[in-house]
Amino acid sequence: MASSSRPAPTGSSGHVLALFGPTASGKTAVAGLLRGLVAAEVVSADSAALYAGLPILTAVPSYPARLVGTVPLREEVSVGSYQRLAHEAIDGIAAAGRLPLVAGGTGLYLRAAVGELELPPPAASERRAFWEAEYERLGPAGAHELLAERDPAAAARVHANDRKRVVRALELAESGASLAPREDRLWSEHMRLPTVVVGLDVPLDELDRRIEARTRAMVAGGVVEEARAAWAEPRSRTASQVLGLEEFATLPTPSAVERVVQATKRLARYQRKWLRRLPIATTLDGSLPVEELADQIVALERSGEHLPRHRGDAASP
RNA sequence: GGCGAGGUAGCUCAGUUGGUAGAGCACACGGCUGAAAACCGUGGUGUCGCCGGUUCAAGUCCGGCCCUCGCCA
Repeated sequence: MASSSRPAPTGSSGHVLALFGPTASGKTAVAGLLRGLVAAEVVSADSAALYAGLPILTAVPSYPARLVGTVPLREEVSVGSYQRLAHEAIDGIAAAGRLPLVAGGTGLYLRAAVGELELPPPAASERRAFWEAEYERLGPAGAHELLAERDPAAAARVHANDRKRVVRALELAESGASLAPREDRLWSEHMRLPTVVVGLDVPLDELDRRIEARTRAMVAGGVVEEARAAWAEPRSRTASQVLGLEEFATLPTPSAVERVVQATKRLARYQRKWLRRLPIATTLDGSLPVEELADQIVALERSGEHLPRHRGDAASP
């Protein structure tokens, strides 16, 4: 256990602690300890854990955490809807004098929760269907050409083959908005509130071993039943895409395990890519004992190496 | 032991009538602004089982050998 206990609420300082890392890097366990150490309340930043009914598959924490298991499978999830909920949660926790701890493995969601990310408005679903049909009709080159006429800035940053983005950009252009962001990078160092961002990483071979072990543990824990039950329900497109859901629900278990392990390893590599890009205070080695990690994070949080709030943080109170 | 099929990228395989090799998946790297556990782009990573022969030139033709699978003994 950490020696320096005595929860020291950060008060109404409005600081945030963010914890990012690939699956199986140990985020959940460390965040669990931090709850006691710094009076933190965990806000999940995970697009899959958002869904209700998939606790085993999405490896949800055993302690209470916000934005876990809250969306029914029939609904779609998106960064935009997540962002609203996350901001509400974070502000509520801070207002109660506790420390919001945003932890998760979905890079874009974490960014939406703690960073500065101004999303253009969502599209009406009939328009989406319309533009998808147009993309089909015009072909990638034709659709991209049309976009270039209507929104050159957006066209310049989207590849013609990127169907999703070309369609989205056309929707936005039609409604007077643009896909082209004001800030030109995916991550900036500007945060919504002063934030300590901590990364957690584990050497790749160790991570692979953990993924294999965890996938097998899921089977022992009953994922197959969970996945079958979920698969039998009406589910949205984003729900169907939760890694492993289709595999466990429809494949013989041994081959499902094999494929889920492989897909999870790929996911972990993708998440590590995000980690490399994060403007981050420190990346810690997730193969250290959790207690030690938690202590180090507490030290970081107290040392106040926060990434600044967006503009004008020089003009402090 | 005999007959048949086959050994080419990490895996599954393609390779015309000889011109030193290419697809998918995997992998690596990059991008990403309301599907992100999603989507897109770039990259071939190789003693073509081994040895010899024919040929200007062999993954490709010839001979021998090794290995795998199937059938028959």
